[in-house]
Amino acid sequence: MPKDKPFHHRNLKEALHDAALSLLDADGVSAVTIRAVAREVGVSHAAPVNHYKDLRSLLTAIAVEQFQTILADIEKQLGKSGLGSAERIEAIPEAMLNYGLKHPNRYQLLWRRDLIDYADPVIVEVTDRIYDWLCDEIQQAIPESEFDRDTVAIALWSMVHGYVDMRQNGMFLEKSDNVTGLPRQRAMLDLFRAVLGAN
Amino acid sequence: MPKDKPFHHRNLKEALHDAALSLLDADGVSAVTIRAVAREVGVSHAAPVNHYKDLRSLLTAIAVEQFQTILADIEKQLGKSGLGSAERIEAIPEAMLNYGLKHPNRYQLLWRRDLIDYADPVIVEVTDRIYDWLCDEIQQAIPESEFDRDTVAIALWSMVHGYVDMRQNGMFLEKSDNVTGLPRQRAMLDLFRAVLGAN
DNA sequence: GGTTAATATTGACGCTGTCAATATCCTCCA
DNA sequence: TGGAGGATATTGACAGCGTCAATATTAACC
Repeated sequence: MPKDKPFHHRNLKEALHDAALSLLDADGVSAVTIRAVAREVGVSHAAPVNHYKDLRSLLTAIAVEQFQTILADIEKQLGKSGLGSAERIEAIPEAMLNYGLKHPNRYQLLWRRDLIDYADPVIVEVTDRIYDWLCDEIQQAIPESEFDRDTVAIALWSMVHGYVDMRQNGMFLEKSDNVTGLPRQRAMLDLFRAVLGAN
Repeated sequence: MPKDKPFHHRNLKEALHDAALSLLDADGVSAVTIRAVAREVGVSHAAPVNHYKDLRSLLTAIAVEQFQTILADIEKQLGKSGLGSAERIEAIPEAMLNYGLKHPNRYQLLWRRDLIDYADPVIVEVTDRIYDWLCDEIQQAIPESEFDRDTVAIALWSMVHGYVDMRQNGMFLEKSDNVTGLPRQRAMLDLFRAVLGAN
């Protein structure tokens, strides 16, 4: 240990972000407090204010980065060539499902409007973009359908989000992992595919 | 104002519950604090402990009552005679949608596992019961389907929950209210009906 | 009527977010 | 080179929170 640590951290903003993310993963949203994050980084409890004006802006910054990560995953997947129609349309639901099940605490944060600022332009941009991708793929898959594209997109995203959220709340647990040998989420997407194919 | 209020409230438990619900409706989940509720009722900050051992148990009591209300609504609706298959199967989604859109703050509380105790036997019982109703109605409507009943039930409930939750987070707002003259939620249920009818 | 259990109050503790005042250090320009 | 000013970090304070312990008041019951 350096006996006298330098007064300036030089990289505090990033360090705070990292520490907050690690606290989030470890102990959930409520564990991410200004003071806990500062402690984690080894800095005084009021130091963070120079980089994040309050807790909300720290949590928003994390949410922004996470939304961007999800979008990048989606765009990487959709950027591949040679994807079938079904694969393309399911890229987004699958990205959300995988992310949500892999990072439950992060996923939770993304939908806590009491904690993060949904007016943040990046969040608006990213969510709009994901939505637009979804609509585009739906349009490609079923150019003429009795169902409005927006309706299909909203229904599909809602289903995915609701499933992740309720599952994390302990619902469907004993019924979620298998159905006729397939994971439940696979079966749910198949079900949705039937809607699209049936028209 | 009664100059000397009685030492005992005589009905504190119920009064606390009511005050908490009213704070919840007015200012959201975070406004429901032990101390705020006690203030509201006009009692000392530690008085509630005699009736609710901590904040969690107060919030759980509220959630229990609300879940019961929703279940009662559903069972009242399903108890009617002369309902068509479509009406029956949509009774549950519609009850959840209506409740969620009408009481956003209450709905939010119901799915906050960090605040309420999902192991509460009444909560387990009510949610199981709603789930069973849903499965039963699906079974009635499509006795033989390529889709597992549980899958359909989970998908439907997930869609409804996800829609309410995301909408309350500001998603889909500009797109939610109308589609070809019909409310979006109507269109989503129609979409789901197509899945059921198509098999 | 007096004992006991139920209920309410007061005060304390450590935690939180946030602000103001102060201290330290870095950068850049004279 | 040195000094000014801005950026960054610290300390201390304040109010609000949940919760517990000690105490006070009242109700119920024998």
